[in-house]
Amino acid sequence: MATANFGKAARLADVAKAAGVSQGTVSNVFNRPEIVSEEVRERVREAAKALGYSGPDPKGRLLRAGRFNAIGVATVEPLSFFFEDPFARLLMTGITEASEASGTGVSLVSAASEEELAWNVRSALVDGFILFCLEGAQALITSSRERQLPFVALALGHDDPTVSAVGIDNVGGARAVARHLCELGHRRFAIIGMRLSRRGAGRVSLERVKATTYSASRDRVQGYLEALQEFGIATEEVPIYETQSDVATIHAALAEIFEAATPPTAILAQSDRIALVVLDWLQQRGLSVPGDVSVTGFDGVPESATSVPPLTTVVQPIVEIGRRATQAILQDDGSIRRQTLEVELAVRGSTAPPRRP
Amino acid sequence: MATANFGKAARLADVAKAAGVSQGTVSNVFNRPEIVSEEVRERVREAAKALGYSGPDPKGRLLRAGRFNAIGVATVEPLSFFFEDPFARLLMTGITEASEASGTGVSLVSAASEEELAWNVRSALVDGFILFCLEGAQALITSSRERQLPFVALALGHDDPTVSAVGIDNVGGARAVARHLCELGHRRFAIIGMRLSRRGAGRVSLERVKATTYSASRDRVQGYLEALQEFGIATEEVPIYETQSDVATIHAALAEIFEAATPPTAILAQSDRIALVVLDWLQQRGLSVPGDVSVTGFDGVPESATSVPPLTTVVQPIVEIGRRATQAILQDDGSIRRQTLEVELAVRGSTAPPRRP
DNA sequence: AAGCGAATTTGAATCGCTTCAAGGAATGAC
DNA sequence: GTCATTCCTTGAAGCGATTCAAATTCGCTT
Repeated sequence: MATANFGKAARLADVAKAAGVSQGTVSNVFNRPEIVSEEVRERVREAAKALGYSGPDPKGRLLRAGRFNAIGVATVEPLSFFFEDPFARLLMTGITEASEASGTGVSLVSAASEEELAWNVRSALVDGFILFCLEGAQALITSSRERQLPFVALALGHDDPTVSAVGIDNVGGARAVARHLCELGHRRFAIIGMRLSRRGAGRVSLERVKATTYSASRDRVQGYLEALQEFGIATEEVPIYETQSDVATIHAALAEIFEAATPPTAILAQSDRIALVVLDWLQQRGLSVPGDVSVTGFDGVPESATSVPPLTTVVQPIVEIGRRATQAILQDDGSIRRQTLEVELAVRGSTAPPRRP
Repeated sequence: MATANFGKAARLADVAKAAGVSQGTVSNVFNRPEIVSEEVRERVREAAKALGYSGPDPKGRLLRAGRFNAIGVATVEPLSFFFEDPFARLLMTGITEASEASGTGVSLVSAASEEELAWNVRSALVDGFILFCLEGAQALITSSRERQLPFVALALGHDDPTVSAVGIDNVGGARAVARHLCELGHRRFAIIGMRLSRRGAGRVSLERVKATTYSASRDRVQGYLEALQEFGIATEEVPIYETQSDVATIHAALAEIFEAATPPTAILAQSDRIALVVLDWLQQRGLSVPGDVSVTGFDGVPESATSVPPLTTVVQPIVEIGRRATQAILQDDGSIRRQTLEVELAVRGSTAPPRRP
């Protein structure tokens, strides 16, 4: 017997046999019922019901039809990152919005180890990837490229010109916010940045910054310094601190910064997350913001608008980035496209002219 | 020619032919390289590279191997809900934590219309579903059942005994928080609840509450009233308001409540989300919390601990619920399991004894 | 030189469905 | 009554891999 199938769940072929029609007809009953005559349609439906068959198994369809109708969002962070980090959440909002609109599913892909990552990317049931690159960008890109599916990098820290990406004008945004502070009259600054390396923290040289592959960080520093230079500030004396974006390393940086004889009157934080920690620290120390010190952020997460005081920051169109990235995958034509979206300076309560000395 | 394959991407069979080995061997090279002799392994790898073959296509594997290694999280809300709602986010943290630990992917499944829902559930590439049931529970359950895969409902509003579920002791939690208020000396209450129906809002009768299928809401009311009864309070006079959990309907309810000649001294809100809105409204009206009015929530989302004042509430082990739900899918044995987790009363700043009359 | 177990490799059978060219039946026009 | 049309249905060819019993090879022992 070529095809007996006792015990197991019914298959398309079983239904066809039971209803006395061909497999193709059964397939049509489920996928394009309108082209099947009513009589046959009913007969097939009844046979299906009798056999407990509830529709074609996606496994089979997949192999034949070829598309998963899903896009993967990949990162090297733990998956919970997508639900905790404000930036990632907004991004996912954009991604899900766009994918939902086109009837595409969303699959979260992650991995602790590089090996696992490679495996997960290799076997993800998706038609393309959005790469959420913070650290580990290179590993993600390598794996995705191997999978030979369209993918787009969120240029959050990486700028490989051979890769499609959606990003923002980091240099321009940083320049704008630094200019704003200069125009208010500030002349003494400190920059607190994100991680340039896996484990680093503490004061770093400008050379070190320039050498990092983490482009978002690098570009923001560049933008800051360009603006300061326009105002004749000795940029080589502006201290730059690297942190792990966590409370401990940010506090450490602040402690060093405010030990100085003439501490800065303005802090350029490279992300809102950092800026918010800075805000807290200063206020706990009895320093008023913006009275004693002005603070700026970068990103424009929702929290930046509701902090006390609300944060002057560079607002990224985060949701739009997510949408664009999704569309880039869905409309992929094999070409490499790099999109750079504009950012906007939001001047809020955390900046003011420096106190007269 | 049975198998020529010019132009298209290389397949396992092409690599096998090129390397002069059988398909099975190539498969082994990629999946269990340790059982293939080094020489053959290298030969196959080279052939693969030469053909631009980067590993077995998941589509094929799937059909043969049968498992997707992914679980779906389904809801009728828009997908962005998972990244915006605090409760959902915590839940997803638990779900992703557990699934990541077992090397399983997570796929988000949603749908605006019932029809789409049915289709998406039918064709989702997953081994099981976690049903995030708020509204639309029945449609979700029906679709999932049809798919004949294991699924577990998060008993957020539904209690169908024929369905596996992970839930909490709503009655007990509600009883505890209401008791707490009674012990503080409160005697006049109002209950503000979640939606009992798709569009309803406004004061509802107890009968109406008892008749709703939305069990979480019903059980919480029941718990509240049990406690009040213990303290000899005339429960039939306690006003119960239904809302859509949005600002407008909550404000409307509050307006009515505080129009009364002798307004309540304590508000039992059925969720933290509602309680936080209540907090705002009261304070805007110049009523102090807990001075003039005590307010309690339910759920224990992170925001409840940082509000001003922090909210007295019933804390659900939300992350744990997510973990359990995931494990229930992964370890499914076909049986129906209903788990009820304990909740904990968190007494914080939003409750105090009522002012002396 | 035969015998044996371990280590590799092979071959062929699925997995369950979609697709599409081609066949048939029914309807309508002339 | 014939010939087009239109509308359904059929049949068979893949889609790309995994699996496992059976065959082969190899290195040693006896």
